Amino acid sequence: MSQPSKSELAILKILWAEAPLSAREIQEKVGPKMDWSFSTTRTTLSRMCDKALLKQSSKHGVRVFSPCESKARTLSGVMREFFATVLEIDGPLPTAAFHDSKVLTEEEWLELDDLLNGSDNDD
Amino acid sequence: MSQPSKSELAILKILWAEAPLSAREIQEKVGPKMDWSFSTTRTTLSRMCDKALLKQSSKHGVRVFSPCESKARTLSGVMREFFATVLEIDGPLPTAAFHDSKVLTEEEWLELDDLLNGSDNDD
DNA sequence: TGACGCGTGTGACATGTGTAACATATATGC
DNA sequence: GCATATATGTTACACATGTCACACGCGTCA
Repeated sequence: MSQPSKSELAILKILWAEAPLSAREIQEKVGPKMDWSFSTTRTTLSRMCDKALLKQSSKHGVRVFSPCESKARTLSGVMREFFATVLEIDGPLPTAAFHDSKVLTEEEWLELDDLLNGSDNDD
Repeated sequence: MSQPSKSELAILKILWAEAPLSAREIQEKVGPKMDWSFSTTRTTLSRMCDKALLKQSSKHGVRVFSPCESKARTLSGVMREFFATVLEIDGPLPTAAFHDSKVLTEEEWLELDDLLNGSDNDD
């Protein structure tokens, strides 16, 4: 499972908050923020499916998208990668330091913390 | 000043520890670790100069490379970018949480902390 | 029934990055 | 002076990513 790029992360965040959503619905949320045309959103969505970051299904005859992984699992991977390459910290990470980030709830932090530092299950 | 990629960061770390170094010397250090050929190292070096991540000069008739920015300044930018896009933390960052990383000395941490959280000088 | 809107398939092009070879110049030892 | 090594200039190619347009099919509404 390859790491999401910055653009992909923007889409993932939307879908973690609410999924599944159609391309049009995603565009309405991400388009203004990222300043993307609908085409750009669709291309990114398509590539994310290729990379297995998203899965698609059909709802009322329309293609809708959902994340493959939980927010905590994806972000734990992103964070682990970052700290390993930038700060060369491979051991436990001080996740508590970021609890005031708004992107994760307390429960999600618990999951993330477990993934990063807890019992060695990093599949 | 664009952010360094993972490969570029590997070279920067070597040059922060000791600079200036020639392409050959850098290759000796980074080649085995990154599994690069000498060509690859040279290309990366050249692109880093284009991006103003490195500056070149001549020493004993040989081209040598040095970082343009201090470790603290570069890493503070990388960290700020990461926390802003991934965790959406734009305010102060808890740098103290990473002080056990080996990549920065205590003094460098102080500088980094000042850059990230101190008086608003983020040029 | 034909125009229009929307969803979707597909193609395209620029730039960045990883990775490397080929060729040429220059120095060094014999 | 010549061969060999090392340094440097140049070119190449594939894949990732950002960004978007064009065309086609299908349903709806006048």
